[in-house]
Amino acid sequence: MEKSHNEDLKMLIDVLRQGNAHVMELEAHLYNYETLSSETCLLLSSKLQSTFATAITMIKLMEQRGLRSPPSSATDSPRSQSSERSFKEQERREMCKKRKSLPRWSEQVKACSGSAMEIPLDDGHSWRKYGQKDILGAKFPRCYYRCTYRHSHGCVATKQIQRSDNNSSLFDITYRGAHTCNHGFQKPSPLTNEQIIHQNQSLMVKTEALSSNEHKPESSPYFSFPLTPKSCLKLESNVFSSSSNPENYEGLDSEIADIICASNSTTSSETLKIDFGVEQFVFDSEFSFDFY
DNA sequence: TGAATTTGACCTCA
DNA sequence: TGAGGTCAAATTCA
Repeated sequence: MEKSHNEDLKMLIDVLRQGNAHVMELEAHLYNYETLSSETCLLLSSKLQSTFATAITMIKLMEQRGLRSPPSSATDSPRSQSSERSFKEQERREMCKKRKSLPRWSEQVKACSGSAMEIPLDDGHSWRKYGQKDILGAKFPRCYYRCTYRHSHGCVATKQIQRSDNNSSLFDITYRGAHTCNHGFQKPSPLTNEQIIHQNQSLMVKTEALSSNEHKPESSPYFSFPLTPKSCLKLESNVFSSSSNPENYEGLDSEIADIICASNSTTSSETLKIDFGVEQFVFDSEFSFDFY
Protein backbone atom coordinates (compact mmCIF):
# COMPACT_ATOMS: atom_id res chain seq x y z
CA MET A 1 0.00 0.00 0.00
CA GLU A 2 2.72 2.42 1.07
CA LYS A 3 4.87 1.33 -1.84
CA SER A 4 2.17 1.85 -4.44
CA HIS A 5 1.40 5.25 -2.92
CA ASN A 6 5.02 6.26 -3.41
CA GLU A 7 4.89 5.00 -6.98
CA ASP A 8 1.77 7.07 -7.59
CA LEU A 9 3.53 10.12 -6.18
CA LYS A 10 6.51 9.49 -8.40
CA MET A 11 4.30 9.29 -11.48
CA LEU A 12 2.48 12.44 -10.43
CA ILE A 13 5.76 14.29 -10.03
CA ASP A 14 6.84 13.11 -13.49
CA VAL A 15 3.63 14.48 -14.97
CA LEU A 16 4.11 17.83 -13.22
CA ARG A 17 7.72 17.99 -14.38
CA GLN A 18 6.45 17.42 -17.90
CA GLY A 19 4.12 20.38 -17.38
CA ASN A 20 7.00 22.46 -16.12
CA ALA A 21 8.92 21.62 -19.30
CA HIS A 22 5.97 22.81 -21.39
CA VAL A 23 5.87 26.09 -19.41
CA MET A 24 9.57 26.65 -20.06
CA GLU A 25 9.12 25.82 -23.72
CA LEU A 26 6.25 28.29 -23.95
CA GLU A 27 8.32 30.93 -22.19
CA ALA A 28 11.19 30.34 -24.61
CA HIS A 29 8.87 30.89 -27.56
CA LEU A 30 7.45 34.05 -25.98
CA TYR A 31 10.93 35.55 -25.84
CA ASN A 32 11.79 34.50 -29.37
CA TYR A 33 9.72 36.29 -31.99
CA GLU A 34 11.15 34.13 -34.76
CA THR A 35 9.54 30.99 -33.40
CA LEU A 36 6.55 32.66 -31.81
CA SER A 37 3.26 31.84 -33.49
CA SER A 38 -0.30 31.47 -32.32
CA GLU A 39 -0.27 27.82 -33.43
CA THR A 40 2.76 27.11 -31.25
CA CYS A 41 1.16 28.82 -28.27
CA LEU A 42 -2.08 26.95 -28.80
CA LEU A 43 -0.25 23.66 -29.03
CA LEU A 44 1.73 24.30 -25.86
CA SER A 45 -1.36 25.56 -24.11
CA SER A 46 -3.13 22.37 -25.09
CA LYS A 47 -0.22 20.30 -23.82
CA LEU A 48 -0.23 22.18 -20.53
CA GLN A 49 -3.94 21.71 -20.06
CA SER A 50 -3.64 18.03 -20.79
CA THR A 51 -0.78 17.70 -18.31
CA PHE A 52 -2.69 19.46 -15.55
CA ALA A 53 -5.81 17.44 -16.26
CA THR A 54 -3.77 14.26 -15.94
CA ALA A 55 -2.25 15.42 -12.66
CA ILE A 56 -5.66 16.32 -11.25
CA THR A 57 -7.12 12.99 -12.27
CA MET A 58 -4.21 11.17 -10.66
CA ILE A 59 -4.68 13.11 -7.44
CA LYS A 60 -8.37 12.29 -7.47
CA LEU A 61 -7.60 8.60 -7.91
CA MET A 62 -5.07 8.69 -5.09
CA GLU A 63 -7.60 10.49 -2.95
CA GLN A 64 -10.17 7.81 -3.77
CA ARG A 65 -7.72 5.15 -2.72
CA GLY A 66 -7.00 6.96 0.49
CA LEU A 67 -10.67 7.35 1.35
CA ARG A 68 -11.77 3.93 0.24
CA SER A 69 -12.24 1.36 2.93
CA PRO A 70 -10.29 -1.88 2.60
CA PRO A 71 -11.82 -4.54 0.37
CA SER A 72 -14.39 -6.65 2.08
CA SER A 73 -13.53 -10.18 2.95
CA ALA A 74 -14.85 -12.96 5.12
CA THR A 75 -12.92 -11.58 8.06
CA ASP A 76 -14.34 -8.08 7.71
CA SER A 77 -16.97 -7.07 10.17
CA PRO A 78 -20.21 -6.63 8.24
CA ARG A 79 -21.48 -3.12 7.96
CA SER A 80 -25.03 -2.71 9.13
CA GLN A 81 -27.63 -1.89 6.51
CA SER A 82 -28.46 1.44 8.08
CA SER A 83 -24.87 2.61 8.22
CA GLU A 84 -24.38 1.45 4.66
CA ARG A 85 -27.40 3.46 3.64
CA SER A 86 -26.18 6.57 5.41
CA PHE A 87 -22.78 6.04 3.82
CA LYS A 88 -24.41 5.92 0.40
CA GLU A 89 -26.48 8.98 1.14
CA GLN A 90 -23.42 10.87 2.28
CA GLU A 91 -21.56 9.78 -0.84
CA ARG A 92 -24.47 10.93 -2.97
CA ARG A 93 -24.55 14.33 -1.29
CA GLU A 94 -20.84 14.74 -1.89
CA MET A 95 -21.31 13.88 -5.55
CA CYS A 96 -24.13 16.39 -5.80
CA LYS A 97 -21.93 19.14 -4.36
CA LYS A 98 -19.10 18.23 -6.70
CA ARG A 99 -21.33 18.29 -9.75
CA LYS A 100 -22.59 21.72 -8.85
CA SER A 101 -19.07 23.06 -8.89
CA LEU A 102 -18.43 21.78 -12.40
CA PRO A 103 -18.19 24.28 -15.23
CA ARG A 104 -21.31 24.54 -17.34
CA TRP A 105 -21.92 25.97 -20.78
CA SER A 106 -24.57 25.67 -23.42
CA GLU A 107 -24.98 25.93 -27.15
CA GLN A 108 -27.65 25.61 -29.77
CA VAL A 109 -27.25 23.05 -32.48
CA LYS A 110 -29.31 22.64 -35.57
CA ALA A 111 -30.90 19.25 -36.04
CA CYS A 112 -29.19 16.97 -38.48
CA SER A 113 -31.45 17.40 -41.48
CA GLY A 114 -31.76 14.40 -43.66
CA SER A 115 -31.43 11.89 -40.89
CA ALA A 116 -34.65 10.37 -39.77
CA MET A 117 -33.85 10.91 -36.15
CA GLU A 118 -32.95 14.56 -36.59
CA ILE A 119 -30.64 14.35 -33.66
CA PRO A 120 -27.93 16.95 -33.16
CA LEU A 121 -24.59 16.24 -34.72
CA ASP A 122 -22.22 14.04 -32.77
CA ASP A 123 -19.85 16.18 -30.75
CA GLY A 124 -17.07 13.62 -30.87
CA HIS A 125 -17.62 12.15 -27.44
CA SER A 126 -19.33 8.99 -26.47
CA TRP A 127 -22.47 9.59 -24.42
CA ARG A 128 -24.90 7.32 -22.65
CA LYS A 129 -28.44 8.40 -22.01
CA TYR A 130 -29.41 8.06 -18.36
CA GLY A 131 -32.67 9.91 -18.11
CA GLN A 132 -35.42 11.87 -19.73
CA LYS A 133 -37.75 14.39 -18.17
CA ASP A 134 -40.74 16.40 -19.21
CA ILE A 135 -39.92 19.98 -18.36
CA LEU A 136 -42.61 22.29 -17.12
CA GLY A 137 -43.67 24.71 -19.85
CA ALA A 138 -41.56 23.02 -22.48
CA LYS A 139 -43.04 21.23 -25.46
CA PHE A 140 -40.30 18.65 -25.66
CA PRO A 141 -38.71 16.47 -22.98
CA ARG A 142 -35.13 17.03 -21.82
CA CYS A 143 -32.73 14.15 -22.26
CA TYR A 144 -29.82 13.56 -19.90
CA TYR A 145 -26.57 12.04 -21.06
CA ARG A 146 -23.34 11.19 -19.26
CA CYS A 147 -19.97 10.11 -20.54
CA THR A 148 -19.86 6.42 -21.50
CA TYR A 149 -16.55 6.16 -19.62
CA ARG A 150 -17.91 7.51 -16.37
CA HIS A 151 -17.38 4.28 -14.48
CA SER A 152 -14.19 3.12 -16.11
CA HIS A 153 -12.43 6.52 -16.07
CA GLY A 154 -14.43 8.49 -13.56
CA CYS A 155 -15.31 11.01 -16.26
CA VAL A 156 -17.94 13.35 -14.81
CA ALA A 157 -18.96 15.06 -18.04
CA THR A 158 -22.69 15.22 -18.65
CA LYS A 159 -24.90 16.94 -21.15
CA GLN A 160 -28.58 17.76 -21.49
CA ILE A 161 -30.33 17.95 -24.83
CA GLN A 162 -33.66 19.62 -25.30
CA ARG A 163 -35.42 20.50 -28.50
CA SER A 164 -36.13 24.21 -28.72
CA ASP A 165 -39.74 25.24 -28.22
CA ASN A 166 -39.57 28.03 -30.75
CA ASN A 167 -37.73 26.16 -33.46
CA SER A 168 -38.06 22.40 -33.38
CA SER A 169 -35.08 22.02 -35.69
CA LEU A 170 -32.85 23.47 -32.99
CA PHE A 171 -31.54 21.67 -29.95
CA ASP A 172 -30.40 23.37 -26.79
CA ILE A 173 -27.43 21.45 -25.46
CA THR A 174 -26.05 22.12 -22.00
CA TYR A 175 -22.72 20.57 -21.10
CA ARG A 176 -21.50 20.16 -17.56
CA GLY A 177 -18.00 19.17 -16.59
CA ALA A 178 -15.06 18.56 -18.84
CA HIS A 179 -14.15 15.13 -20.11
CA THR A 180 -11.37 13.56 -18.12
CA CYS A 181 -11.48 10.44 -20.23
CA ASN A 182 -9.46 10.27 -23.40
CA HIS A 183 -11.90 8.28 -25.45
CA GLY A 184 -13.94 9.08 -28.47
CA PHE A 185 -12.68 12.57 -29.03
CA GLN A 186 -12.19 13.31 -32.67
CA LYS A 187 -9.19 15.38 -33.43
CA PRO A 188 -10.32 18.67 -34.91
CA SER A 189 -8.78 19.63 -38.20
CA PRO A 190 -6.06 22.23 -37.79
CA LEU A 191 -7.44 25.72 -38.20
CA THR A 192 -5.77 28.96 -38.98
CA ASN A 193 -6.45 31.95 -36.78
CA GLU A 194 -8.66 33.43 -39.47
CA GLN A 195 -10.66 30.24 -39.71
CA ILE A 196 -11.05 30.09 -35.96
CA ILE A 197 -12.23 33.70 -35.81
CA HIS A 198 -14.60 33.13 -38.73
CA GLN A 199 -15.98 30.01 -37.10
CA ASN A 200 -16.48 31.80 -33.82
CA GLN A 201 -18.41 34.53 -35.59
CA SER A 202 -20.56 32.26 -37.69
CA LEU A 203 -21.54 29.70 -35.12
CA MET A 204 -24.68 30.02 -33.15
CA VAL A 205 -23.52 29.93 -29.59
CA LYS A 206 -25.65 30.93 -26.74
CA THR A 207 -24.29 31.12 -23.27
CA GLU A 208 -26.83 32.33 -20.85
CA ALA A 209 -26.91 33.05 -17.19
CA LEU A 210 -27.59 29.54 -16.06
CA SER A 211 -28.37 30.38 -12.52
CA SER A 212 -29.10 33.48 -10.59
CA ASN A 213 -25.67 33.77 -9.01
CA GLU A 214 -23.78 33.23 -12.20
CA HIS A 215 -23.92 36.66 -13.64
CA LYS A 216 -20.82 38.09 -12.11
CA PRO A 217 -18.75 39.54 -14.94
CA GLU A 218 -16.00 40.69 -12.66
CA SER A 219 -15.46 37.44 -10.90
CA SER A 220 -16.55 34.97 -13.51
CA PRO A 221 -14.76 35.73 -16.73
CA TYR A 222 -15.76 34.01 -19.93
CA PHE A 223 -13.29 31.60 -21.38
CA SER A 224 -13.28 30.44 -24.94
CA PHE A 225 -11.25 27.58 -26.27
CA PRO A 226 -10.08 28.02 -29.82
CA LEU A 227 -9.95 24.31 -30.57
CA THR A 228 -13.51 23.87 -29.43
CA PRO A 229 -14.86 27.09 -30.89
CA LYS A 230 -18.51 26.14 -30.62
CA SER A 231 -18.33 26.24 -26.91
CA CYS A 232 -18.33 29.38 -24.91
CA LEU A 233 -17.46 28.34 -21.43
CA LYS A 234 -18.61 30.12 -18.38
CA LEU A 235 -16.96 29.10 -15.21
CA GLU A 236 -18.95 28.71 -12.08
CA SER A 237 -16.28 27.95 -9.58
CA ASN A 238 -13.04 26.23 -8.99
CA VAL A 239 -13.05 22.72 -10.34
CA PHE A 240 -9.95 21.93 -8.39
CA SER A 241 -12.21 21.70 -5.41
CA SER A 242 -14.32 19.12 -7.11
CA SER A 243 -13.44 15.58 -7.78
CA SER A 244 -14.91 12.74 -9.66
CA ASN A 245 -16.19 9.80 -7.85
CA PRO A 246 -15.26 6.67 -9.73
CA GLU A 247 -17.40 3.94 -8.42
CA ASN A 248 -15.37 0.92 -9.35
CA TYR A 249 -11.70 1.55 -9.33
CA GLU A 250 -9.68 -1.58 -9.49
CA GLY A 251 -5.94 -1.60 -9.90
CA LEU A 252 -5.36 2.09 -9.51
CA ASP A 253 -1.69 1.89 -10.39
CA SER A 254 -2.34 0.57 -13.85
CA GLU A 255 -5.17 3.01 -14.26
CA ILE A 256 -2.98 5.96 -13.40
CA ALA A 257 -0.45 4.63 -15.87
CA ASP A 258 -3.20 4.43 -18.48
CA ILE A 259 -4.11 8.03 -17.79
CA ILE A 260 -0.54 9.12 -18.32
CA CYS A 261 -0.34 7.16 -21.57
CA ALA A 262 -3.62 8.61 -22.74
CA SER A 263 -2.47 12.07 -21.78
CA ASN A 264 0.78 11.67 -23.65
CA SER A 265 -1.01 10.49 -26.74
CA THR A 266 -3.36 13.41 -26.42
CA THR A 267 -0.46 15.78 -26.05
CA SER A 268 1.28 14.46 -29.08
CA SER A 269 -1.82 14.63 -31.21
CA GLU A 270 -2.31 18.30 -30.45
CA THR A 271 -5.81 17.65 -29.22
CA LEU A 272 -7.23 20.06 -26.71
CA LYS A 273 -9.10 17.74 -24.41
CA ILE A 274 -9.66 19.33 -21.08
CA ASP A 275 -10.80 22.68 -19.95
CA PHE A 276 -10.07 23.78 -16.44
CA GLY A 277 -12.62 25.21 -14.12
CA VAL A 278 -10.25 27.60 -12.49
CA GLU A 279 -10.99 31.20 -12.93
CA GLN A 280 -7.48 32.21 -13.72
CA PHE A 281 -4.04 30.75 -14.09
CA VAL A 282 -1.35 33.28 -13.41
CA PHE A 283 2.16 32.06 -13.91
CA ASP A 284 4.70 34.28 -12.34
CA SER A 285 7.79 34.88 -14.42
CA GLU A 286 9.70 33.16 -11.66
CA PHE A 287 7.25 30.29 -11.64
CA SER A 288 8.70 26.86 -11.40
CA PHE A 289 7.77 23.52 -9.99
CA ASP A 290 9.88 22.70 -7.00
CA PHE A 291 9.98 19.16 -5.81
CA TYR A 292 11.70 18.08 -2.61
C1' DT B 1 -25.02 -11.91 -23.48
C1' DG B 2 -23.33 -7.50 -22.69
C1' DA B 3 -24.33 -2.81 -23.72
C1' DA B 4 -27.62 0.79 -24.30
C1' DT B 5 -32.09 2.77 -23.45
C1' DT B 6 -36.36 3.51 -20.95
C1' DT B 7 -38.86 4.89 -17.13
C1' DG B 8 -40.61 5.16 -12.43
C1' DA B 9 -38.76 6.25 -8.02
C1' DC B 10 -36.01 8.93 -5.27
C1' DC B 11 -33.21 13.01 -3.84
C1' DT B 12 -32.00 17.91 -3.58
C1' DC B 13 -32.96 22.51 -3.47
C1' DA B 14 -35.36 26.82 -4.06
C1' DT C 1 -43.90 21.32 -2.00
C1' DG C 2 -42.86 20.87 -6.70
C1' DA C 3 -39.43 21.04 -10.48
C1' DG C 4 -35.24 19.42 -12.05
C1' DG C 5 -31.64 15.99 -11.88
C1' DT C 6 -30.06 11.30 -11.03
C1' DC C 7 -30.38 6.41 -9.95
C1' DA C 8 -31.22 1.81 -10.99
C1' DA C 9 -34.21 -2.03 -12.31
C1' DA C 10 -36.49 -3.55 -16.31
C1' DT C 11 -36.46 -3.81 -21.06
C1' DT C 12 -34.64 -3.66 -25.69
C1' DC C 13 -31.08 -4.09 -29.01
C1' DA C 14 -27.09 -5.79 -31.59
